Amino acid sequence: MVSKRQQEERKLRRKRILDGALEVFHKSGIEGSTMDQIANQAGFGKATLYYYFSSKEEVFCSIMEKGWKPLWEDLEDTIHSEDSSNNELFIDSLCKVSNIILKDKNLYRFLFTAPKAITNMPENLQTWRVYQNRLYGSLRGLLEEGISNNQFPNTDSEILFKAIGGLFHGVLFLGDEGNKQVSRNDIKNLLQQFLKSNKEKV
Amino acid sequence: MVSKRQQEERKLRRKRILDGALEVFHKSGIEGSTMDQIANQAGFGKATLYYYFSSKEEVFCSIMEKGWKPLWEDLEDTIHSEDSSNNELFIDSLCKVSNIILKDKNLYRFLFTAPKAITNMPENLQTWRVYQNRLYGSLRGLLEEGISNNQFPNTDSEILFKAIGGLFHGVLFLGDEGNKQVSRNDIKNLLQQFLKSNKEKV
DNA sequence: ATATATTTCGACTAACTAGTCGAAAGATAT
DNA sequence: ATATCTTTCGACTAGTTAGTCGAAATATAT
Repeated sequence: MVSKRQQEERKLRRKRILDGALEVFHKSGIEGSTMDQIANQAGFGKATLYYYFSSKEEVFCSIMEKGWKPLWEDLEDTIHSEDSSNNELFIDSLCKVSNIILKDKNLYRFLFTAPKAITNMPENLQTWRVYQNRLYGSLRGLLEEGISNNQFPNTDSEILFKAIGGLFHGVLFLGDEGNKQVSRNDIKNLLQQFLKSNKEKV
Repeated sequence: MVSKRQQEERKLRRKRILDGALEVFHKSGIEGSTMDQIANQAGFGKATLYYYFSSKEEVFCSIMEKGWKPLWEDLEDTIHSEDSSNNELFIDSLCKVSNIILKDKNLYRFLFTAPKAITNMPENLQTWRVYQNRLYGSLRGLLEEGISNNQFPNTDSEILFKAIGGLFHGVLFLGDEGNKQVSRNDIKNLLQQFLKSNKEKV
């Protein structure tokens, strides 16, 4: 039998481990990090770490899940609301995502750059992909609808989507000084001007 | 004594190994790649690989050097020419870099994303950093001069530089379909519009 | 043809690390 | 106080891989 408090403490220890792992992953790279390092960083012995997580993959996947799931869930309502036009929704969504990201830059920088580095990860452990795909899919969908409604310029949506991704990556992940919020208008201007220039380009 | 031809064949073998390594690095990640894989991919035994390169680090560093050095050297003349204003130079430079990158996307995608993944690399092996720093430094310098001459909007140059980097990363590294050249005007439009929007943003 | 230099590689070692095991320490309940 | 359940970890194993060594194959020169 486990009391409420015990459950909570267990959760806290898991979180402590994941925080440690994120730090170690960041410092030594994913493949370069050892379970000993991670355990140590979290203040446990390695065997204890295996009491809470059954493998290095599970540690990695838990971090991904912990990022992608709430990111999608926070966005779901905004993205499914019917009371704005598509390009308004697109901007609302980007704005919301930006502000969530700014609240935990380290985690999200890892989320957006790490997965490329991972290989031989069993599909059935990659549970976060569901949320990732929903998020990207929805944004991509809004963009494409916008294009076919002539609310956005008629460019290859894949190129546009990736370019916008690159742009936001550049704008959001900067030196740790500025954690200022992003306003809806910031996004709107940035995007409108970018779309205009891209239209002329192709 | 080694004949001219022998020298050239040796160089060719080294190149064959580096090409193989790039492919393996791309497929399995840097840390996840083994020297056996790399040797195999290049069609040699592992011991032969060590006849041409003394360590995995050296293989990695040679790839970096092979990318950054010519990138800088091709750009040096453009960047130091005196016959244009700064923001024209900045655009010329970005244009030239873009077109070089488009000629060997795989190599440069690796160059721009891999180094973050590497750790514990002895400083004295990182010879490419010289060229990388010169390149970034020069571009950054042009941008800052441009800002102080009011040729560019008065924004934090670090933010601007990173955002522009992110933007170009997004625009250049796309699905392998389009290898079209980038014209000077493409860059100019893209940049001017982006700068305008950024000015309004902050 | 033979001596010499270059290139190749199979087989080995030394170091490292993911994951295990069993026992001990600590908490909880009766 | 004692039995039971949860948490911790030192020490071990098995598997992997960077890097070495010495010998064999191949090319070159005379």
